[in-house]
Amino acid sequence: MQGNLIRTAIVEDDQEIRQLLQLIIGRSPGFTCEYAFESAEEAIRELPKSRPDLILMDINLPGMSGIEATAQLRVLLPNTDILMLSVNEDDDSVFDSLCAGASGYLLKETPPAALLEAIREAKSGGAPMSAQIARKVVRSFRQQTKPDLTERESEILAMLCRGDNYRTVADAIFVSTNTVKAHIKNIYRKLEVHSRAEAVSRAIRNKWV
Amino acid sequence: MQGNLIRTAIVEDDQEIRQLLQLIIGRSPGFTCEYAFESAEEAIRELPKSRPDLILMDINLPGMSGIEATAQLRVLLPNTDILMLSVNEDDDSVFDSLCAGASGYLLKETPPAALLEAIREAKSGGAPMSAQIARKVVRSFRQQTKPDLTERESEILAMLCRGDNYRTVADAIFVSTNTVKAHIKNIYRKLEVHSRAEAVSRAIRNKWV
DNA sequence: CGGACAATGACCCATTTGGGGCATTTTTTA
DNA sequence: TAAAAAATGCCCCAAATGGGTCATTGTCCG
Repeated sequence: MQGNLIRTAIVEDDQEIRQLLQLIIGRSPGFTCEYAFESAEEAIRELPKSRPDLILMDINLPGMSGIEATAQLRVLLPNTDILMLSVNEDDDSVFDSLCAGASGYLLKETPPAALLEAIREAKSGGAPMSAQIARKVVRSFRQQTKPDLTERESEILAMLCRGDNYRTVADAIFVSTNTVKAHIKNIYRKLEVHSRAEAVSRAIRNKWV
Repeated sequence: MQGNLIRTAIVEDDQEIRQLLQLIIGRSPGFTCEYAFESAEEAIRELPKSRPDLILMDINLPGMSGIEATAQLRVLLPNTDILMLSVNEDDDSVFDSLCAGASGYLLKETPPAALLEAIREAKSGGAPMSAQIARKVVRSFRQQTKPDLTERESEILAMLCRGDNYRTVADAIFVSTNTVKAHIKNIYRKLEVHSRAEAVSRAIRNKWV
């Protein structure tokens, strides 16, 4: 970003929308929009040369999806923000896009002023998205209520998630391996699992550790 | 919520701020704020009786923290939204609050109009938070670039994360346990781990599965 | 005071796992 | 088309794991 100028690119297969967006952004002070592509493949081929500040990426592209393209471009252009363009609000794919590395998303019918504002917000470190998606994202953060593990058990479960074995755990908390075994047996009973992998999986997925 | 009335509660140890917030909210049309507590313990004891629509929760409370209180209240009051109150913007604890179940947060010096707007946004399914925090939340969603596992290897790694053992995996993909072993050996080599727990841990934490 | 539970530890034993090597066939890629 | 990689499979073996039972000690709560 030179000065305040935000250099953008568009990846959108619908010619009308693509040109409209390019027009809106391109003639707004403080923005340029020199790059517009109609496919993810083309964008991935060309964008690393131009290295824009921000990419508007259609989610539903023919061929490689916008989500897959986002995942790839994030690696190629680590300093470039990507905002997804979606038609419908509540799409699961919006959520997947964030996982793939998008910084936010906006609806295609977003009015010009809000569009520019979202781009500014993204480049200033924000994450423009609708209230519904924001809540969904936050919700998936919540840790589930964890079973009634004792202090010791929680401690040991955390160590199992680090990959520690009986011996290592025992040495770390100054007890015998037999004790560790006993605790782990109780953990398994409480979590209703029968293997280390299962216990670790449950613990991490539910954000208990 | 009866009609459009939003019944709020406040948990804040600073008397001045508590009363100020209560005043602002209480005399705004469409809001009530009958409950105000100066400690998490008190709130947890009293709030299940009154069941407000939304709780404003100070993050830094003496005794039980606002984060811990949030975790507990989420269980007691599943239909109540919780918004955190923080002094500083970028606090890590804000992030932890979202993990504990908060729906968003706002700064204590938020002007009255924005405060009410944030409460409305929360109750209408949103997640009011600053751009910086939103981005941080989104960023922690990103899956890391995963090592070059083959299709088969990815498939088996996912099964390990479900707790499957050699035998189960082998039966599921119609190969011998020896083959499964061979694949798992390759997975371990590529992930640079030496146990199932470690592999599962890395895979889930990095959102490869 | 007695029961419940947590933490500690031991023993036994079958099964699983991890690591090493080696070989064949198929698929992919240069 | 030749080389590389992937997928399949087998052998061996030491170490780790999971599950069972039992015992002791201390703490906490009714």
